[in-house]
Amino acid sequence: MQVSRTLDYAVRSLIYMGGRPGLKFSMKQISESQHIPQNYLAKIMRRLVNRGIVRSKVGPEGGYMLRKTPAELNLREVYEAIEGEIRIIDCMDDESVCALYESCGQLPLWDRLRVSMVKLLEDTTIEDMVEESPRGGSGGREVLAQ
Amino acid sequence: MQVSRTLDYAVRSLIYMGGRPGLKFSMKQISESQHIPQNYLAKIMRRLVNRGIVRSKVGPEGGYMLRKTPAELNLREVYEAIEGEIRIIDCMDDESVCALYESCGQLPLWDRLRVSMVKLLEDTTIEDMVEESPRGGSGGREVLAQ
DNA sequence: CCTTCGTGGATGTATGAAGTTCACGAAGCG
DNA sequence: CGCTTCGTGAACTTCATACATCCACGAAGG
Repeated sequence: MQVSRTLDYAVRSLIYMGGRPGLKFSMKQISESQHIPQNYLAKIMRRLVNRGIVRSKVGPEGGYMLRKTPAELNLREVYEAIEGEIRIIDCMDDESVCALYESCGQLPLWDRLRVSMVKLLEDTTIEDMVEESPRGGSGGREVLAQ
Repeated sequence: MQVSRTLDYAVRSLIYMGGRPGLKFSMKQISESQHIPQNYLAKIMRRLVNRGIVRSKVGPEGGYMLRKTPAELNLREVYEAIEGEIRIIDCMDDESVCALYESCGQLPLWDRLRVSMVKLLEDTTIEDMVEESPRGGSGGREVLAQ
């Protein structure tokens, strides 16, 4: 019942970017300032790009930019971009995996847990997290968007 | 961010036992009715025994009994018996694992998530779950406690 | 003293997270 | 144009751990 390091990397990167909204950041900038292996960060960023959370630009002076303002980007979107749909236990919405589905008294609990988690994630934006970062999310140098 | 199958097994077994409070159940009864590999169930039950959640009896007519009533046994105890202390992310309470601990804007979110999860688990008892099981938690045959 | 049945530890397996490598192509610059 | 920068996409490796199995042991009842 833990959040993956991959999600942590994604959130950290977005907080970093959200600290200077409107700017463009190279992979190197992000990976070095946030201590994330660059090649691994590449994979994470691709998911965020495909989900429309960030915009990418290749070539010299390339990098990434947020597509939304930090206040518009909530954590549920980020979570789902990285981990897929939120589920607490496999048999949710899929009774084929469990012979005991019909008589399972656990599901209501796990579903309540899921709902409260979704709500919390939805109610939290990158902006909220930037504000909660003692150093304001972004610490390194950055480059103006083209 | 999923619950382990092991916890599912533990909860399922306890709901089963809670459906007929005060009775004793053999490993075979539990494993067969709940579709849990018996040797694996043995390991799970040992954790519940060590945590004082169930009582065991060895030898002929041996088996397991709940130590508390289903209404007294909440899910937090069960969760912690199986998974250990509830944490959403590794760096919680342990800043040594993360170079960015001081400036981390994520922690407040993960902590709110943890708190709401703990509360939900604490507020849910085995009795609640027995009542939510369409077949009342226990379906097979059982043996009176000695 | 024989059978039952939980105990404890050693061992096996398989899946997925985390990380790496590399050839490719888009794009700016001289 | 040709060089360099830098993200893309896919294949691949590594490693931890969840899940499961096996077996010798000992407690306890008939």
